[in-house]
Amino acid sequence: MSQPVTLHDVAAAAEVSVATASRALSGKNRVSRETVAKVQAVAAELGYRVDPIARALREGSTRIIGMIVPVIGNPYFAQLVDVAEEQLQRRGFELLLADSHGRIDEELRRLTVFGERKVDGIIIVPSDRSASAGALRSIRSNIALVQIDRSAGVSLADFVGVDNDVAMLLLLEHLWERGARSVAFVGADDVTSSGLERVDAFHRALERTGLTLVGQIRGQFDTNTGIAAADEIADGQLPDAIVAGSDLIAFGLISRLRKRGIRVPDDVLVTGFDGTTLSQIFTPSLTTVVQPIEGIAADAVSFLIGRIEGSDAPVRNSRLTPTLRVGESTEAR
Amino acid sequence: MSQPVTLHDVAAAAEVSVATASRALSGKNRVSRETVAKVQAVAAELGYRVDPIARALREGSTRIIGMIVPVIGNPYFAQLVDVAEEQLQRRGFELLLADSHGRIDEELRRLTVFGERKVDGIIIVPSDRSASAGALRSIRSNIALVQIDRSAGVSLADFVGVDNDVAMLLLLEHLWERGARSVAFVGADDVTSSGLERVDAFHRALERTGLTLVGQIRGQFDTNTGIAAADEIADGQLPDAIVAGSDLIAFGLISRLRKRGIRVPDDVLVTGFDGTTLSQIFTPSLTTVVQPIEGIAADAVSFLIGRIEGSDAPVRNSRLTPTLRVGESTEAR
DNA sequence: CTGAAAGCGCTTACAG
DNA sequence: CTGAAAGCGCTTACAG
Repeated sequence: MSQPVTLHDVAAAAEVSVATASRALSGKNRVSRETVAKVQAVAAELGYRVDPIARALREGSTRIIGMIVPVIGNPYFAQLVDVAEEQLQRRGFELLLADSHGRIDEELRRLTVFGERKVDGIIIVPSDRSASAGALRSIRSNIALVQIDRSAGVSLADFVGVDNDVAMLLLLEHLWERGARSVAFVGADDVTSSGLERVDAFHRALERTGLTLVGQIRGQFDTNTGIAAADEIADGQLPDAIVAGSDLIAFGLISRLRKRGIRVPDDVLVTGFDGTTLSQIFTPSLTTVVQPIEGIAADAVSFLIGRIEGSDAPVRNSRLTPTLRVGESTEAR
Repeated sequence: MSQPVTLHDVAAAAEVSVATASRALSGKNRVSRETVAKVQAVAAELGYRVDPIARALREGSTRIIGMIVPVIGNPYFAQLVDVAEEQLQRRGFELLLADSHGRIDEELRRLTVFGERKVDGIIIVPSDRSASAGALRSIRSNIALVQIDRSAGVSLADFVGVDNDVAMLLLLEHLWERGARSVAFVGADDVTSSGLERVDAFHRALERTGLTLVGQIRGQFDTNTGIAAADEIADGQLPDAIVAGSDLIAFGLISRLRKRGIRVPDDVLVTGFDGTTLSQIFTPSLTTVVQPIEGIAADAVSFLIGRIEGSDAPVRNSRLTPTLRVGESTEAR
């Protein structure tokens, strides 16, 4: 490809100064009608595109948004990234993606790099309910910030996520209707806010529905946690139902239960959480709570852009309502 | 956070010129021992970090690598991104990720943006076996390029992917051993290179193993293609086995076959392709060909960095050998 | 070995 | 409305 054409080239061809060319193209300064027309025509003809790096150095802003997720391999986060990217694109922002692997040190490093690269804003799924706060506070104050799915403190920055209380109530009411009276919970530990909130929400829903708790296992939001929990549960007294803190946990759970000779839903009902595409393909298809991913991403993006544009509205804590999707994993016995 | 400290601050504190400070820090120029020590000490104390944007404007290079995948929601690509990112990180590069949604126009736009942002290199999974070539040729010649998993022409840039011939031979030999004599193929269409190569490899493997072809359905590398194919196959004469072009296709296939009352492996054997984590959790666990993701990413990264460092070695076409992982989906009847 | 100067490509006060 | 100049933070010939 040929040498990129610079503003200098455009100015020369349009027979104006670079200053005027710049103003004509930006459109937000008083420039004569004819000059604007001429410069724009020349720019188009030459295929001029502003150099984002030079602009960033001069303006200190990049129109890049950084996004940090704990693990891109989790289909829920992959979907979230996908939707967020599309919405940012539409608003003229690029997405720079990084994976913290759920580790606080990596998270801090990514945040630092994003800061150095002068991103205009950051969308983050904080990896640690308390330890992430320090990392988040360390970023420069002129970088907009929004927390998504997990929080490291609602006072730190806007937050958007699912309403875990509604979710757990939907699940437990459904299980009760299907005849379950005893239930075990397999979720994530208290390191993440969603791990903590979901177990709390689960307990509140327990009280309201009258189900009996017969066991609680905590780990990560991954299939291995489900696998380990299945072994533990299979070795003890089987509950009527098991509530998993995520679809991935449910996948691991069901898979290993089956290997241990326990069938879902015949011997025990199982529910997931997230509503990933795969939950409908899985055998048995999963009864799960579907997160309103589009809405969550839309709120996060609009909060973020609002902050970038200077909004100093009070910090928001936005909880979107999920829906129940019934699958085979809780079919009546 | 306080004002970022600039090279000017460091130079002043160390009582040298910015030029000397720059040279002392870069380490690749002749500067006296003491000056280097002093500048480094001052820089460390002040917490100086070079401004990557200013450096990029000056040097024309960013130490950022762009990566474009067709769909981040596909667990295989998510794993690839994850591994590539880790390896780049270790070599001092950041990863900028974008999703082309398998569309040639989006792909071109991403490539353009990456070019403008002056990435040093691009790792791409071309979305279209022939149409992507134009887009790839349009990027500036000083940007290193490597194709991964799919190719838009081996002469365009280095390519790294799996050896589809070995893969198909492993699968068909395994099916033969398990007693299958007739087989159907469900893969992706000729738009992607892997779609084309896998069907070709499948046919070559057919000849070598002696299996009989009883049907061939082409679509995308997703679950919906598997679902649609299951309906078509269920309506006709059932083969002994079905070879799917990807794990996602196999998931959709098995799920819908089951809804149609056809059991895997009891009524028909099914194999996948990729070796995603979920293929081991799925019910039944999937017999599949495991792509050497670490190796593929490692080759791609080292080819890319080689090019960035100026290598003009002949264009490479690197095919890594996969392995067979046997699961329940082909258990002997 | 070190410093003063130029310049990467842009935007924006400052004059006119 | 337009131009000449400064400056964002850095690196690297060019002199010495």
